[in-house]
Amino acid sequence: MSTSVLTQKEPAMSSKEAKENEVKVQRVLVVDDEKSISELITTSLRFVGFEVRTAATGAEALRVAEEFKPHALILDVMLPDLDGFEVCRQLRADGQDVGVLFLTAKDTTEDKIKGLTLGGDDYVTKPFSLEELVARLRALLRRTGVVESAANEEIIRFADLDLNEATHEVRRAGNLIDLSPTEFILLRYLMINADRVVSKAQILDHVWQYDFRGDAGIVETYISYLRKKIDNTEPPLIHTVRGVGYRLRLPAKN
Amino acid sequence: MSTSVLTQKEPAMSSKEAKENEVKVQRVLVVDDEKSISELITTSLRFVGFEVRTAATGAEALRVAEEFKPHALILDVMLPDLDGFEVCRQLRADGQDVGVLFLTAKDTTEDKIKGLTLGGDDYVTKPFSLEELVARLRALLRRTGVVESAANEEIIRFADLDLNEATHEVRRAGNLIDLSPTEFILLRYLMINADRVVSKAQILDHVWQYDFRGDAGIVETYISYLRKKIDNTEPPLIHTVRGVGYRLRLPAKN
DNA sequence: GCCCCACTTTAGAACTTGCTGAGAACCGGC
DNA sequence: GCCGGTTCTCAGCAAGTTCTAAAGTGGGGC
Repeated sequence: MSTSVLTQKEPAMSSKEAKENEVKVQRVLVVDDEKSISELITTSLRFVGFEVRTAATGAEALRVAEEFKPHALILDVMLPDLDGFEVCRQLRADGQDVGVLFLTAKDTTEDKIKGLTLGGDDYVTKPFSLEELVARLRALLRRTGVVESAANEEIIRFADLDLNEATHEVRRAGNLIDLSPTEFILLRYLMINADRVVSKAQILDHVWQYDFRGDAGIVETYISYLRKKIDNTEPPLIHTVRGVGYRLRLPAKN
Repeated sequence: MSTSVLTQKEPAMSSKEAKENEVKVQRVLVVDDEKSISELITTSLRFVGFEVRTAATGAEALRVAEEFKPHALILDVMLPDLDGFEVCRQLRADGQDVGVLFLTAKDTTEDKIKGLTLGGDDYVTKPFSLEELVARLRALLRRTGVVESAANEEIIRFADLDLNEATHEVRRAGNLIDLSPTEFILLRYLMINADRVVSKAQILDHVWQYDFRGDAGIVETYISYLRKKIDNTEPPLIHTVRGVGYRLRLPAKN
Protein backbone atom coordinates (compact mmCIF):
# COMPACT_ATOMS: atom_id res chain seq x y z
CA MET A 1 0.00 0.00 0.00
CA SER A 2 1.29 3.41 -0.79
CA THR A 3 1.67 5.94 1.88
CA SER A 4 -0.14 8.85 0.65
CA VAL A 5 -1.86 12.04 0.71
CA LEU A 6 -4.89 10.25 1.76
CA THR A 7 -7.99 11.15 3.36
CA GLN A 8 -7.17 13.76 5.87
CA LYS A 9 -10.03 15.97 6.80
CA GLU A 10 -8.11 19.10 7.66
CA PRO A 11 -5.16 19.27 5.34
CA ALA A 12 -4.27 22.82 6.26
CA MET A 13 -4.69 22.93 9.99
CA SER A 14 -3.36 25.64 12.24
CA SER A 15 -1.37 24.32 15.13
CA LYS A 16 -3.97 25.57 17.54
CA GLU A 17 -6.66 23.59 15.81
CA ALA A 18 -4.29 20.66 15.72
CA LYS A 19 -3.91 20.76 19.45
CA GLU A 20 -7.62 21.02 19.92
CA ASN A 21 -8.07 17.93 17.81
CA GLU A 22 -5.39 16.11 19.66
CA VAL A 23 -7.47 16.21 22.76
CA LYS A 24 -10.23 14.24 21.15
CA VAL A 25 -8.18 11.80 19.18
CA GLN A 26 -10.10 8.59 18.66
CA ARG A 27 -8.64 5.25 19.62
CA VAL A 28 -9.31 2.19 17.49
CA LEU A 29 -8.27 -1.37 18.18
CA VAL A 30 -7.82 -3.50 15.05
CA VAL A 31 -8.16 -7.23 15.56
CA ASP A 32 -7.26 -9.55 12.68
CA ASP A 33 -4.90 -12.48 12.44
CA GLU A 34 -3.90 -11.79 8.85
CA LYS A 35 -0.98 -9.50 9.23
CA SER A 36 -1.32 -7.93 5.80
CA ILE A 37 -4.89 -6.90 6.53
CA SER A 38 -4.23 -5.45 9.94
CA GLU A 39 -1.24 -3.52 8.63
CA LEU A 40 -3.23 -2.15 5.74
CA ILE A 41 -5.95 -0.95 8.06
CA THR A 42 -3.56 0.36 10.68
CA THR A 43 -1.59 2.44 8.22
CA SER A 44 -4.72 3.98 6.76
CA LEU A 45 -6.33 4.77 10.07
CA ARG A 46 -3.17 6.33 11.49
CA PHE A 47 -2.91 8.42 8.42
CA VAL A 48 -6.37 9.85 8.81
CA GLY A 49 -5.71 10.65 12.44
CA PHE A 50 -6.77 7.74 14.57
CA GLU A 51 -4.68 6.27 17.33
CA VAL A 52 -4.39 2.58 16.55
CA ARG A 53 -3.36 -0.61 18.29
CA THR A 54 -3.58 -4.11 16.93
CA ALA A 55 -4.20 -7.59 18.22
CA ALA A 56 -4.01 -10.91 16.38
CA THR A 57 -6.14 -13.05 18.67
CA GLY A 58 -9.26 -12.67 20.76
CA ALA A 59 -7.38 -13.10 23.99
CA GLU A 60 -4.86 -10.47 23.01
CA ALA A 61 -7.69 -8.15 21.98
CA LEU A 62 -9.24 -8.37 25.43
CA ARG A 63 -5.90 -7.75 27.09
CA VAL A 64 -5.08 -4.73 24.95
CA ALA A 65 -8.59 -3.28 25.20
CA GLU A 66 -8.32 -3.35 28.97
CA GLU A 67 -5.58 -0.77 29.06
CA PHE A 68 -6.01 0.95 25.70
CA LYS A 69 -9.70 1.73 26.21
CA PRO A 70 -10.53 2.06 22.52
CA HIS A 71 -13.54 4.01 21.29
CA ALA A 72 -14.12 1.43 18.59
CA LEU A 73 -12.98 -1.99 17.50
CA ILE A 74 -12.46 -3.30 14.01
CA LEU A 75 -12.89 -6.97 14.61
CA ASP A 76 -12.59 -9.95 12.31
CA VAL A 77 -15.29 -12.47 13.13
CA MET A 78 -12.92 -15.32 12.28
CA LEU A 79 -10.14 -15.42 14.83
CA PRO A 80 -7.89 -18.32 15.75
CA ASP A 81 -9.13 -18.56 19.33
CA LEU A 82 -12.40 -16.88 20.39
CA ASP A 83 -14.62 -15.65 17.64
CA GLY A 84 -15.40 -11.99 17.19
CA PHE A 85 -18.77 -12.23 18.85
CA GLU A 86 -17.32 -13.68 21.99
CA VAL A 87 -14.72 -10.92 22.17
CA CYS A 88 -17.47 -8.36 21.73
CA ARG A 89 -19.59 -9.96 24.41
CA GLN A 90 -16.80 -10.12 26.96
CA LEU A 91 -15.89 -6.51 26.36
CA ARG A 92 -19.45 -5.38 26.90
CA ALA A 93 -19.75 -7.59 29.95
CA ASP A 94 -16.72 -5.75 31.31
CA GLY A 95 -18.64 -2.55 30.85
CA GLN A 96 -16.39 -1.31 28.04
CA ASP A 97 -18.37 1.22 26.10
CA VAL A 98 -17.23 0.47 22.60
CA GLY A 99 -18.67 0.30 19.09
CA VAL A 100 -17.67 -2.61 16.91
CA LEU A 101 -17.14 -2.77 13.17
CA PHE A 102 -17.05 -6.44 12.22
CA LEU A 103 -15.11 -7.79 9.28
CA THR A 104 -16.63 -10.83 7.62
CA ALA A 105 -15.82 -12.87 4.55
CA LYS A 106 -18.31 -12.35 1.78
CA ASP A 107 -19.44 -15.95 1.96
CA THR A 108 -19.94 -15.98 5.72
CA THR A 109 -23.13 -17.85 6.39
CA GLU A 110 -26.14 -15.70 6.99
CA ASP A 111 -26.62 -16.77 10.57
CA LYS A 112 -23.15 -15.50 11.43
CA ILE A 113 -24.00 -12.12 10.05
CA LYS A 114 -27.28 -11.92 11.87
CA GLY A 115 -27.22 -9.50 14.78
CA LEU A 116 -24.17 -7.60 13.65
CA THR A 117 -25.94 -4.29 13.26
CA LEU A 118 -27.25 -4.08 16.79
CA GLY A 119 -26.30 -1.39 19.24
CA GLY A 120 -24.84 0.87 16.61
CA ASP A 121 -22.45 -1.77 15.38
CA ASP A 122 -21.92 -2.43 11.71
CA TYR A 123 -20.08 -4.81 9.47
CA VAL A 124 -18.00 -4.69 6.31
CA THR A 125 -17.29 -7.65 4.08
CA LYS A 126 -13.82 -8.61 2.91
CA PRO A 127 -12.47 -7.57 0.56
CA PHE A 128 -13.34 -3.93 1.30
CA SER A 129 -12.10 -0.62 0.03
CA LEU A 130 -10.29 1.58 2.52
CA GLU A 131 -12.54 4.55 1.94
CA GLU A 132 -15.53 2.38 2.62
CA LEU A 133 -14.01 1.07 5.81
CA VAL A 134 -13.10 4.50 7.12
CA ALA A 135 -16.49 5.94 6.22
CA ARG A 136 -18.27 3.15 8.06
CA LEU A 137 -15.99 3.54 11.06
CA ARG A 138 -16.70 7.26 11.21
CA ALA A 139 -20.42 6.67 10.90
CA LEU A 140 -20.21 4.20 13.74
CA LEU A 141 -18.35 6.60 16.01
CA ARG A 142 -20.87 9.27 15.15
CA ARG A 143 -23.74 6.98 16.08
CA THR A 144 -22.28 5.61 19.25
CA GLY A 145 -21.73 9.21 20.19
CA VAL A 146 -18.28 8.68 21.63
CA VAL A 147 -16.91 11.78 20.07
CA GLU A 148 -18.41 14.43 17.95
CA SER A 149 -16.03 16.51 15.97
CA ALA A 150 -15.93 18.39 12.74
CA ALA A 151 -14.23 15.45 11.08
CA ASN A 152 -17.36 13.44 11.68
CA GLU A 153 -19.83 15.49 9.70
CA GLU A 154 -22.54 13.66 7.88
CA ILE A 155 -22.54 16.04 4.95
CA ILE A 156 -19.44 16.72 2.96
CA ARG A 157 -19.49 19.91 0.90
CA PHE A 158 -17.34 21.37 -1.79
CA ALA A 159 -18.41 24.34 -3.84
CA ASP A 160 -22.01 23.64 -4.84
CA LEU A 161 -21.56 19.89 -4.35
CA ASP A 162 -23.16 18.18 -1.34
CA LEU A 163 -22.63 14.58 -0.41
CA ASN A 164 -24.77 13.23 2.41
CA GLU A 165 -23.53 10.05 4.02
CA ALA A 166 -26.70 9.26 5.94
CA THR A 167 -29.06 9.50 3.00
CA HIS A 168 -26.53 8.72 0.28
CA GLU A 169 -27.73 11.76 -1.60
CA VAL A 170 -25.48 13.78 -3.86
CA ARG A 171 -26.47 17.19 -5.15
CA ARG A 172 -24.88 19.62 -7.54
CA ALA A 173 -26.32 23.10 -7.13
CA GLY A 174 -29.24 21.56 -5.32
CA ASN A 175 -30.07 19.02 -8.01
CA LEU A 176 -30.24 15.45 -6.92
CA ILE A 177 -27.85 13.17 -8.79
CA ASP A 178 -27.96 9.43 -8.93
CA LEU A 179 -24.60 7.71 -8.52
CA SER A 180 -23.61 4.07 -8.52
CA PRO A 181 -21.82 2.78 -5.40
CA THR A 182 -18.34 3.08 -6.90
CA GLU A 183 -19.04 6.53 -8.27
CA PHE A 184 -20.23 7.56 -4.82
CA ILE A 185 -17.08 6.36 -3.08
CA LEU A 186 -14.86 7.92 -5.72
CA LEU A 187 -16.60 11.26 -5.44
CA ARG A 188 -16.32 11.21 -1.68
CA TYR A 189 -12.63 10.47 -1.97
CA LEU A 190 -12.15 13.43 -4.26
CA MET A 191 -14.20 15.70 -2.03
CA ILE A 192 -12.34 14.70 1.10
CA ASN A 193 -9.14 15.53 -0.71
CA ALA A 194 -10.56 18.64 -2.30
CA ASP A 195 -7.95 20.98 -3.74
CA ARG A 196 -5.16 18.43 -3.67
CA VAL A 197 -4.01 16.34 -6.52
CA VAL A 198 -4.62 12.64 -6.03
CA SER A 199 -2.90 10.17 -8.31
CA LYS A 200 -4.64 7.33 -10.08
CA ALA A 201 -2.65 4.91 -7.95
CA GLN A 202 -3.93 6.54 -4.77
CA ILE A 203 -7.46 6.42 -6.02
CA LEU A 204 -7.07 2.77 -6.90
CA ASP A 205 -5.67 2.00 -3.45
CA HIS A 206 -8.46 3.75 -1.60
CA VAL A 207 -11.58 3.52 -3.62
CA TRP A 208 -11.23 0.03 -5.04
CA GLN A 209 -11.24 -3.15 -3.00
CA TYR A 210 -7.76 -4.12 -1.88
CA ASP A 211 -7.74 -7.25 -4.00
CA PHE A 212 -8.46 -5.46 -7.26
CA ARG A 213 -5.94 -6.69 -9.82
CA GLY A 214 -6.86 -4.53 -12.74
CA ASP A 215 -5.51 -1.61 -14.60
CA ALA A 216 -5.49 2.01 -13.44
CA GLY A 217 -7.39 2.77 -16.62
CA ILE A 218 -10.56 2.01 -14.75
CA VAL A 219 -10.07 5.22 -12.81
CA GLU A 220 -10.17 7.21 -16.01
CA THR A 221 -13.38 5.49 -16.95
CA TYR A 222 -15.02 6.34 -13.65
CA ILE A 223 -13.79 9.90 -13.73
CA SER A 224 -15.48 10.15 -17.06
CA TYR A 225 -18.72 8.76 -15.62
CA LEU A 226 -18.55 11.25 -12.78
CA ARG A 227 -17.93 14.17 -15.06
CA LYS A 228 -20.93 13.25 -17.12
CA LYS A 229 -23.13 13.10 -14.06
CA ILE A 230 -21.92 15.88 -11.83
CA ASP A 231 -19.62 18.02 -13.90
CA ASN A 232 -21.63 18.78 -16.99
CA THR A 233 -22.53 22.25 -15.70
CA GLU A 234 -20.28 25.25 -15.38
CA PRO A 235 -17.90 25.63 -13.77
CA PRO A 236 -16.10 22.30 -14.04
CA LEU A 237 -14.82 21.02 -10.71
CA ILE A 238 -12.90 17.89 -11.64
CA HIS A 239 -9.59 18.84 -13.19
CA THR A 240 -6.96 16.65 -14.77
CA VAL A 241 -3.38 17.30 -13.80
CA ARG A 242 -1.62 15.72 -16.71
CA GLY A 243 0.93 13.08 -15.71
CA VAL A 244 0.00 13.41 -12.04
CA GLY A 245 -3.63 12.77 -11.29
CA TYR A 246 -6.89 14.54 -10.61
CA ARG A 247 -7.90 17.47 -8.52
CA LEU A 248 -11.18 18.91 -7.36
CA ARG A 249 -11.06 22.67 -7.44
CA LEU A 250 -12.91 25.86 -8.06
CA PRO A 251 -11.78 27.71 -11.16
CA ALA A 252 -11.94 31.09 -9.44
CA LYS A 253 -8.67 30.26 -7.80
CA ASN A 254 -6.97 30.31 -11.15
CA MET B 1 -22.93 3.11 24.18
CA SER B 2 -25.98 4.87 23.24
CA THR B 3 -27.05 6.20 19.95
CA SER B 4 -27.79 4.76 16.55
CA VAL B 5 -28.96 4.70 13.09
CA LEU B 6 -31.55 2.71 14.69
CA THR B 7 -34.63 3.59 16.25
CA GLN B 8 -33.85 6.93 17.67
CA LYS B 9 -36.51 9.50 17.41
CA GLU B 10 -34.21 12.46 17.09
CA PRO B 11 -31.14 11.40 15.21
CA ALA B 12 -29.80 14.89 14.99
CA MET B 13 -30.08 16.09 18.53
CA SER B 14 -28.40 19.20 19.83
CA SER B 15 -26.37 18.60 22.94
CA LYS B 16 -28.78 20.78 24.89
CA GLU B 17 -31.68 18.61 23.90
CA ALA B 18 -29.60 15.59 24.71
CA LYS B 19 -29.07 16.84 28.20
CA GLU B 20 -32.73 17.61 28.60
CA ASN B 21 -33.52 14.06 27.64
CA GLU B 22 -30.99 12.74 30.03
CA VAL B 23 -33.04 14.06 32.89
CA LYS B 24 -35.98 11.89 32.04
CA VAL B 25 -34.07 8.80 31.09
CA GLN B 26 -36.13 5.70 31.71
CA ARG B 27 -34.80 2.83 33.78
CA VAL B 28 -35.53 -0.75 32.79
CA LEU B 29 -34.59 -3.92 34.63
CA VAL B 30 -34.15 -6.95 32.38
CA VAL B 31 -34.59 -10.30 34.08
CA ASP B 32 -33.72 -13.44 32.15
CA ASP B 33 -31.45 -16.36 32.92
CA GLU B 34 -30.40 -16.88 29.31
CA LYS B 35 -27.39 -14.67 28.96
CA SER B 36 -27.65 -14.27 25.21
CA ILE B 37 -31.21 -12.99 25.49
CA SER B 38 -30.54 -10.52 28.24
CA GLU B 39 -27.50 -9.21 26.38
CA LEU B 40 -29.46 -8.81 23.19
CA ILE B 41 -32.16 -6.85 24.97
CA THR B 42 -29.72 -4.79 26.99
CA THR B 43 -27.72 -3.74 23.97
CA SER B 44 -30.81 -2.69 22.08
CA LEU B 45 -32.44 -0.82 24.91
CA ARG B 46 -29.29 1.07 25.83
CA PHE B 47 -28.94 2.00 22.23
CA VAL B 48 -32.38 3.55 22.02
CA GLY B 49 -31.71 5.49 25.19
CA PHE B 50 -32.86 3.47 28.17
CA GLU B 51 -30.82 2.94 31.29
CA VAL B 52 -30.61 -0.81 31.83
CA ARG B 53 -29.68 -3.25 34.57
CA THR B 54 -29.94 -6.99 34.41
CA ALA B 55 -30.67 -9.85 36.76
CA ALA B 56 -30.52 -13.59 36.13
CA THR B 57 -32.76 -14.84 38.93
CA GLY B 58 -35.91 -13.77 40.73
CA ALA B 59 -34.06 -13.14 43.96
CA GLU B 60 -31.48 -11.02 42.22
CA ALA B 61 -34.23 -9.11 40.44
CA LEU B 62 -35.84 -8.17 43.74
CA ARG B 63 -32.51 -7.10 45.16
CA VAL B 64 -31.59 -4.95 42.16
CA ALA B 65 -35.07 -3.44 41.85
CA GLU B 66 -34.86 -2.27 45.44
CA GLU B 67 -32.04 0.13 44.74
CA PHE B 68 -32.37 0.68 40.98
CA LYS B 69 -36.04 1.71 41.15
CA PRO B 70 -36.80 0.82 37.53
CA HIS B 71 -39.75 2.34 35.67
CA ALA B 72 -40.37 -1.01 34.01
CA LEU B 73 -39.31 -4.64 34.12
CA ILE B 74 -38.78 -7.02 31.28
CA LEU B 75 -39.29 -10.28 33.02
CA ASP B 76 -39.00 -13.85 31.85
CA VAL B 77 -41.76 -15.94 33.40
CA MET B 78 -39.46 -18.97 33.52
CA LEU B 79 -36.73 -18.31 36.03
CA PRO B 80 -34.56 -20.82 37.89
CA ASP B 81 -35.91 -19.86 41.32
CA LEU B 82 -39.14 -17.89 41.67
CA ASP B 83 -41.31 -17.56 38.63
CA GLY B 84 -41.92 -14.21 37.02
CA PHE B 85 -45.35 -13.78 38.51
CA GLU B 86 -44.02 -14.27 41.99
CA VAL B 87 -41.34 -11.65 41.40
CA CYS B 88 -44.00 -9.29 40.17
CA ARG B 89 -46.23 -9.94 43.18
CA GLN B 90 -43.46 -9.35 45.69
CA LEU B 91 -42.44 -6.13 44.00
CA ARG B 92 -45.95 -4.82 44.12
CA ALA B 93 -46.29 -5.91 47.74
CA ASP B 94 -43.22 -3.80 48.43
CA GLY B 95 -45.07 -0.88 46.96
CA GLN B 96 -42.86 -0.63 43.90
CA ASP B 97 -44.91 1.04 41.22
CA VAL B 98 -43.59 -0.62 38.14
CA GLY B 99 -44.94 -1.85 34.78
CA VAL B 100 -43.98 -5.33 33.72
CA LEU B 101 -43.42 -6.73 30.27
CA PHE B 102 -43.39 -10.51 30.58
CA LEU B 103 -41.42 -12.76 28.28
CA THR B 104 -43.04 -16.13 27.73
CA ALA B 105 -42.30 -19.16 25.64
CA LYS B 106 -44.75 -19.54 22.82
CA ASP B 107 -46.34 -22.61 24.38
CA THR B 108 -47.03 -21.11 27.78
CA THR B 109 -50.60 -21.99 28.62
CA GLU B 110 -53.18 -19.30 28.25
CA ASP B 111 -54.30 -19.36 31.85
CA LYS B 112 -50.81 -18.52 32.99
CA ILE B 113 -50.95 -15.38 30.93
CA LYS B 114 -54.50 -14.50 31.80
CA GLY B 115 -54.95 -11.66 34.18
CA LEU B 116 -51.49 -10.49 33.44
CA THR B 117 -52.49 -7.56 31.45
CA LEU B 118 -54.31 -6.12 34.43
CA GLY B 119 -52.58 -3.05 35.68
CA GLY B 120 -51.21 -2.12 32.27
CA ASP B 121 -48.76 -5.00 32.07
CA ASP B 122 -48.16 -6.81 28.82
CA TYR B 123 -46.37 -9.83 27.49
CA VAL B 124 -44.29 -10.78 24.47
CA THR B 125 -43.61 -14.32 23.34
CA LYS B 126 -40.17 -15.64 22.58
CA PRO B 127 -38.75 -15.42 20.04
CA PHE B 128 -39.57 -11.74 19.48
CA SER B 129 -38.28 -9.06 17.18
CA LEU B 130 -36.45 -6.17 18.77
CA GLU B 131 -38.69 -3.56 17.22
CA GLU B 132 -41.67 -5.36 18.62
CA LEU B 133 -40.17 -5.54 22.08
CA VAL B 134 -39.21 -1.89 22.17
CA ALA B 135 -42.59 -0.80 20.85
CA ARG B 136 -44.41 -2.81 23.50
CA LEU B 137 -42.14 -1.48 26.21
CA ARG B 138 -42.79 2.08 25.10
CA ALA B 139 -46.52 1.46 24.99
CA LEU B 140 -46.38 0.06 28.49
CA LEU B 141 -44.49 3.06 29.85
CA ARG B 142 -46.98 5.30 28.14
CA ARG B 143 -49.90 3.49 29.78
CA THR B 144 -48.40 3.32 33.21
CA GLY B 145 -47.80 7.02 32.82
CA VAL B 146 -44.33 7.00 34.31
CA VAL B 147 -42.85 9.33 31.80
CA GLU B 148 -44.20 11.14 28.85
CA SER B 149 -41.77 12.30 26.24
CA ALA B 150 -41.72 13.01 22.56
CA ALA B 151 -40.15 9.63 21.93
CA ASN B 152 -43.30 8.02 23.25
CA GLU B 153 -45.78 9.25 20.69
CA GLU B 154 -48.61 6.94 19.80
CA ILE B 155 -48.92 7.99 16.21
CA ILE B 156 -45.99 8.02 13.87
CA ARG B 157 -46.38 10.16 10.78
CA PHE B 158 -44.45 10.56 7.60
CA ALA B 159 -45.82 12.47 4.65
CA ASP B 160 -49.42 11.30 4.24
CA LEU B 161 -48.71 8.06 6.09
CA ASP B 162 -50.06 7.56 9.62
CA LEU B 163 -49.21 4.61 11.78
CA ASN B 164 -51.05 4.28 15.05
CA GLU B 165 -49.33 2.08 17.60
CA ALA B 166 -52.28 1.85 19.93
CA THR B 167 -54.82 0.71 17.35
CA HIS B 168 -52.38 -0.83 14.87
CA GLU B 169 -54.04 1.19 12.14
CA VAL B 170 -52.17 2.42 9.12
CA ARG B 171 -53.45 5.03 6.73
CA ARG B 172 -52.16 6.44 3.49
CA ALA B 173 -53.81 9.74 2.64
CA GLY B 174 -56.53 8.87 5.11
CA ASN B 175 -57.32 5.46 3.63
CA LEU B 176 -57.17 2.58 6.03
CA ILE B 177 -54.76 -0.14 4.93
CA ASP B 178 -54.63 -3.67 6.21
CA LEU B 179 -51.13 -4.92 6.97
CA SER B 180 -49.90 -8.25 8.26
CA PRO B 181 -47.91 -8.16 11.52
CA THR B 182 -44.53 -8.31 9.81
CA GLU B 183 -45.50 -5.66 7.30
CA PHE B 184 -46.58 -3.42 10.16
CA ILE B 185 -43.30 -3.76 12.04
CA LEU B 186 -41.30 -3.24 8.88
CA LEU B 187 -43.21 -0.10 8.00
CA ARG B 188 -42.76 1.27 11.49
CA TYR B 189 -39.04 0.62 11.30
CA LEU B 190 -38.83 2.50 8.04
CA MET B 191 -40.91 5.37 9.39
CA ILE B 192 -38.86 5.69 12.55
CA ASN B 193 -35.78 5.92 10.37
CA ALA B 194 -37.44 8.14 7.80
CA ASP B 195 -35.03 9.79 5.40
CA ARG B 196 -32.05 7.65 6.30
CA VAL B 197 -30.89 4.65 4.40
CA VAL B 198 -31.35 1.42 6.32
CA SER B 199 -29.61 -1.69 5.07
CA LYS B 200 -31.26 -5.03 4.57
CA ALA B 201 -29.06 -6.39 7.37
CA GLN B 202 -30.34 -3.73 9.77
CA ILE B 203 -33.89 -4.48 8.83
CA LEU B 204 -33.34 -8.17 9.33
CA ASP B 205 -31.76 -7.62 12.74
CA HIS B 206 -34.49 -5.35 13.99
CA VAL B 207 -37.70 -6.39 12.36
CA TRP B 208 -37.34 -10.17 12.22
CA GLN B 209 -37.35 -12.46 15.23
CA TYR B 210 -33.91 -12.98 16.68
CA ASP B 211 -33.86 -16.66 15.77
CA PHE B 212 -34.56 -16.12 12.08
CA ARG B 213 -31.95 -18.00 10.12
CA GLY B 214 -32.84 -17.10 6.60
CA ASP B 215 -31.64 -14.96 3.81
CA ALA B 216 -31.87 -11.18 3.54
CA GLY B 217 -33.91 -11.80 0.40
CA ILE B 218 -36.99 -11.96 2.55
CA VAL B 219 -36.65 -8.24 3.12
CA GLU B 220 -37.03 -7.66 -0.60
CA THR B 221 -40.18 -9.71 -0.62
CA TYR B 222 -41.72 -7.72 2.21
CA ILE B 223 -40.68 -4.42 0.72
CA SER B 224 -42.51 -5.57 -2.37
CA TYR B 225 -45.62 -6.41 -0.31
CA LEU B 226 -45.49 -3.01 1.37
CA ARG B 227 -45.10 -1.17 -1.88
CA LYS B 228 -48.13 -2.93 -3.26
CA LYS B 229 -50.21 -2.00 -0.26
CA ILE B 230 -49.09 1.46 0.69
CA ASP B 231 -47.00 2.75 -2.16
CA ASN B 232 -49.16 2.18 -5.22
CA THR B 233 -50.24 5.82 -5.26
CA GLU B 234 -48.16 8.81 -6.23
CA PRO B 235 -45.76 9.88 -4.99
CA PRO B 236 -43.76 6.79 -4.09
CA LEU B 237 -42.26 6.93 -0.60
CA ILE B 238 -40.19 3.76 -0.39
CA HIS B 239 -37.01 4.15 -2.38
CA THR B 240 -34.30 1.62 -3.12
CA VAL B 241 -30.72 2.76 -2.73
CA ARG B 242 -28.99 0.20 -4.85
CA GLY B 243 -26.18 -1.63 -3.08
CA VAL B 244 -27.00 0.05 0.22
CA GLY B 245 -30.58 -0.41 1.38
CA TYR B 246 -33.94 1.31 1.50
CA ARG B 247 -35.08 4.75 2.38
CA LEU B 248 -38.38 6.45 3.06
CA ARG B 249 -38.46 9.85 1.48
CA LEU B 250 -40.56 12.50 -0.14
CA PRO B 251 -39.71 13.13 -3.76
CA ALA B 252 -40.45 16.83 -3.35
CA LYS B 253 -36.93 17.25 -2.10
CA ASN B 254 -35.34 17.97 -5.35
C1' DG C 1 3.37 21.91 -37.11
C1' DC C 2 3.99 17.14 -36.20
C1' DC C 3 3.73 13.34 -33.50
C1' DC C 4 3.55 10.79 -29.32
C1' DC C 5 1.28 9.66 -25.51
C1' DA C 6 -1.74 10.60 -21.79
C1' DC C 7 -6.21 11.05 -21.27
C1' DT C 8 -11.30 10.69 -22.67
C1' DT C 9 -15.12 8.50 -24.26
C1' DT C 10 -17.96 4.90 -25.81
C1' DA C 11 -19.60 0.32 -26.56
C1' DG C 12 -20.59 -3.87 -25.00
C1' DA C 13 -19.82 -8.41 -22.38
C1' DA C 14 -20.05 -10.35 -17.93
C1' DC C 15 -21.78 -9.97 -13.82
C1' DT C 16 -24.55 -8.39 -9.68
C1' DT C 17 -28.53 -6.80 -7.55
C1' DG C 18 -33.28 -6.19 -6.88
C1' DC C 19 -38.25 -7.15 -8.06
C1' DT C 20 -41.97 -10.10 -8.41
C1' DG C 21 -45.01 -14.16 -8.86
C1' DA C 22 -45.91 -18.83 -7.61
C1' DG C 23 -46.23 -22.05 -4.49
C1' DA C 24 -44.90 -24.83 -0.23
C1' DA C 25 -45.11 -24.72 4.73
C1' DC C 26 -47.01 -23.00 8.66
C1' DC C 27 -50.35 -21.18 12.05
C1' DG C 28 -54.53 -19.84 14.33
C1' DG C 29 -59.42 -19.78 14.55
C1' DC C 30 -63.57 -22.00 14.24
C1' DG D 1 -59.10 -30.83 10.84
C1' DC D 2 -60.18 -27.58 7.45
C1' DC D 3 -59.64 -22.82 5.71
C1' DG D 4 -57.64 -18.22 5.17
C1' DG D 5 -54.12 -15.51 5.91
C1' DT D 6 -49.19 -15.24 6.64
C1' DT D 7 -44.46 -16.39 6.25
C1' DC D 8 -40.80 -17.87 3.65
C1' DT D 9 -38.15 -19.90 -0.42
C1' DC D 10 -37.03 -19.89 -4.93
C1' DA D 11 -36.40 -18.96 -9.69
C1' DG D 12 -36.78 -16.05 -13.73
C1' DC D 13 -36.59 -11.59 -15.37
C1' DA D 14 -35.28 -6.71 -15.57
C1' DA D 15 -32.26 -3.26 -14.60
C1' DG D 16 -28.09 -1.44 -13.05
C1' DT D 17 -23.02 -1.85 -12.44
C1' DT D 18 -18.36 -3.06 -13.26
C1' DC D 19 -14.72 -3.62 -16.11
C1' DT D 20 -12.14 -4.24 -20.61
C1' DA D 21 -10.85 -2.84 -24.81
C1' DA D 22 -10.49 0.05 -28.54
C1' DA D 23 -11.24 4.24 -31.03
C1' DG D 24 -11.11 9.32 -30.59
C1' DT D 25 -9.00 13.77 -28.83
C1' DG D 26 -5.81 17.13 -27.72
C1' DG D 27 -1.49 18.93 -25.17
C1' DG D 28 2.91 20.12 -25.51
C1' DG D 29 7.82 18.87 -26.52
C1' DC D 30 10.62 19.37 -30.20
